[in-house]
Amino acid sequence: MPTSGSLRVLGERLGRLTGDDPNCCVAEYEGEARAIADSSEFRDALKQLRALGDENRLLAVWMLRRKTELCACEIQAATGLTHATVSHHMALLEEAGLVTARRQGKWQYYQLTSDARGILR
Amino acid sequence: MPTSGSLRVLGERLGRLTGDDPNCCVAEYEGEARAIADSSEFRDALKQLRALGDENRLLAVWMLRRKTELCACEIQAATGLTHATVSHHMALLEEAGLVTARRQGKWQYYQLTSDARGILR
DNA sequence: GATATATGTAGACTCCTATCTACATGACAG
DNA sequence: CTGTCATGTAGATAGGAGTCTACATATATC
Repeated sequence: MPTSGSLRVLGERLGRLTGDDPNCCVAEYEGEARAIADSSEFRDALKQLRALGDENRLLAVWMLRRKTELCACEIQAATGLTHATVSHHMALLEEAGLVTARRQGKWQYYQLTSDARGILR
Repeated sequence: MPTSGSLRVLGERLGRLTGDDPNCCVAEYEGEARAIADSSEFRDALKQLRALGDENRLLAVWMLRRKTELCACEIQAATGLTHATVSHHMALLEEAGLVTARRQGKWQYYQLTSDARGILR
């Protein structure tokens, strides 16, 4: 099928846009990508996934799935980290909307949110 | 309620184990934590969440949710990264079981797995 | 076969982040 | 009210991960 250069490019482009041509690399994707990356839905999901993508934070969340709630020092015992690091991690999880915190006297208790349970299921 | 020291500790511990006492910091958590952290279920979930916790990888996955499949150079156009970095990211997503790859001629096409769709939903 | 295109691989670099130590705060016990 | 325990905050540091450049491979076109 001998077509001229520019015509072939146009054909490929049309195929891309209609979705029935496997040819590639017409670059109309930056705009769509930017729209996605700027959406709050995307930013929130990224924040949550980033928070869950750390071994010790995921461990804390994983234990919270069964325990209804845990205090900071119990999470410290489970992870073997210093209390400072645990505090940092739990603040990050709270900021991401994956846990809620409740203070009772000296102790700080954490519970999973429905968001977290939804992601892990 | 004046109880002796050791007796109070025992009481708190019992309360912890039965789950109806908010007292804290009896450290029987290391064992459970290790069991979780060693489980393949946990390792796999961690690998997937870590893979999704990067802005550009999540962007690629996000676009794949609507497009059924995209080739590497389209993902490159969307992210604005070099092809080398895109290749690295997509290999990571594939290794985590979040995308499958299909080669057709010069082009490498990626599709989401049901795992990925399940996590994002 | 020669050239161009799409992708993979290797190595180097930079920046982020997980972690620690040290100090501060707040609550409870004696 | 003084000491201890649980936690938070600040600052410093080391390791890892994301990124790039440069080179290699494979496919399609002329």
